[in-house]
Amino acid sequence: MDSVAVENYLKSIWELGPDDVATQDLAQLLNVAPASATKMIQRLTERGLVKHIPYKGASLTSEGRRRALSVVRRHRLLETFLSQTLDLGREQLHDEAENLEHGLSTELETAIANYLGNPERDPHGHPIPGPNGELPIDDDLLLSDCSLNQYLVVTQVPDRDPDLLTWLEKNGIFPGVKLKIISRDDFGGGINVSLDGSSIQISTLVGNEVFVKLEND
Amino acid sequence: MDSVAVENYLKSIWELGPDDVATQDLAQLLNVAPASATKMIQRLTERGLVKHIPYKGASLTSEGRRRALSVVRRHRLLETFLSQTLDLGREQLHDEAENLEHGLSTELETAIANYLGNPERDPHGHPIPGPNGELPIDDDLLLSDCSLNQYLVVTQVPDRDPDLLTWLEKNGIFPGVKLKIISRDDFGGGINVSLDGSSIQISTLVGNEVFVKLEND
DNA sequence: ACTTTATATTAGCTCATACTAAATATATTC
DNA sequence: GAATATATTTAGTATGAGCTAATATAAAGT
Repeated sequence: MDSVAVENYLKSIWELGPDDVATQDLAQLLNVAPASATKMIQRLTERGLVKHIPYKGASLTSEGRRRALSVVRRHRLLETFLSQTLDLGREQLHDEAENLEHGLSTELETAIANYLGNPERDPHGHPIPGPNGELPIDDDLLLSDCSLNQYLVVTQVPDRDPDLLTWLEKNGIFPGVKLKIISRDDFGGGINVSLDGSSIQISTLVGNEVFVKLEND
Repeated sequence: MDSVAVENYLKSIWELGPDDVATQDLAQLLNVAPASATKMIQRLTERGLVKHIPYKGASLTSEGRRRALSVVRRHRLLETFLSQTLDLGREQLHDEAENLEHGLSTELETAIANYLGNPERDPHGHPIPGPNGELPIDDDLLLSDCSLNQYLVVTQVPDRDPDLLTWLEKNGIFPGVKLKIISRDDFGGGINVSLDGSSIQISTLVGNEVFVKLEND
């Protein structure tokens, strides 16, 4: 069994990956000093879970990736389960799942997956890896990259920042919502989208974290 | 925030208490060497969570007790929640709750308690402490101590041993079941109970772990 | 090409938690 | 009451995970 710390490092490397994950980025995401991240990267390299080129970056080996995806699977199943049973706001889910994911046994993971009907996405629209680390292909488009006036459906919103999520929610942006980019502010970098009659402005920063698909897929 | 280890020690001392908890018993329950238990008892004494009389035994201070009961509350709420949503067998609940209890935030604890309607007992019939460590009075009787031919209702079964639980379940003994002691085997130490027509034999060992109340309470 | 700056790594320390082996208390038995 | 057995504590060590400060490498700027 991997320790909580190890699971968190593997998951974070996966999230920052796939290649050349910077020590500093990893340290920042995990709220530890860079030296601690270096140390752990070395331990994980010893164990065959990480490949490390000093001064260059870290990446997961296939076994490391498998284990990282197992954590991601547990995390996303938990988010889905909590959202479905208790109804927590989408913005609370991430932190709670983060705390519980390490204590989920394989049996309970399976029981939850079955209970939920083996869902393919969590409440933020993120794909849920399969029990052996198979990640469904994810060909969603970045909202920022879409052309004007296409009919789009939101597929994924970010999960980590509760304030951002609350804002998105309040403005009607969550998985399943239909929208259309009506104009682009090339200097400010933002976009204007219309949804449900009204129209709102979205910064590039946010636009780069929201994924969509074409309406007719 | 107490570490997982600290939470487990506090809970175990509570379970073995209230007074003169032996180092060895604690060590055994937690699967660690006696020396490790002594060390931790000392650390907890430093922190004001445990009172320790060397060579005599350990017990919880009131703050230690509060924290122990917080763990117990989370444990029992989780058992109830898992049993109600997924339907796991009563014998699987304990271990799963054991793994998850340490990662349950106060908010989620409250959400679960509300979802369940603030239950007073978990699926094994164990009383669930309140949010501030209030333990409901528990005046249930030991099955072994009851007289012959009284009409009894099972209130509590043990939760730790899955095999024992499976056996009890198979023989129809679980909270809510009505039964009656029809005879006592004074040398073997067992008792014979009748329930639902049939009659079964129960060893003292088991009889000392099953609690009941009089039917008309 | 050299210097500066930014990023990474190493060195050396701390703390929590575990272990084994040895020492010491307490309890039990003759 | 001495001898033995059992339980507990102390001593010394290991490992995982973190930290700060010092050093090494890579990238960028002049």
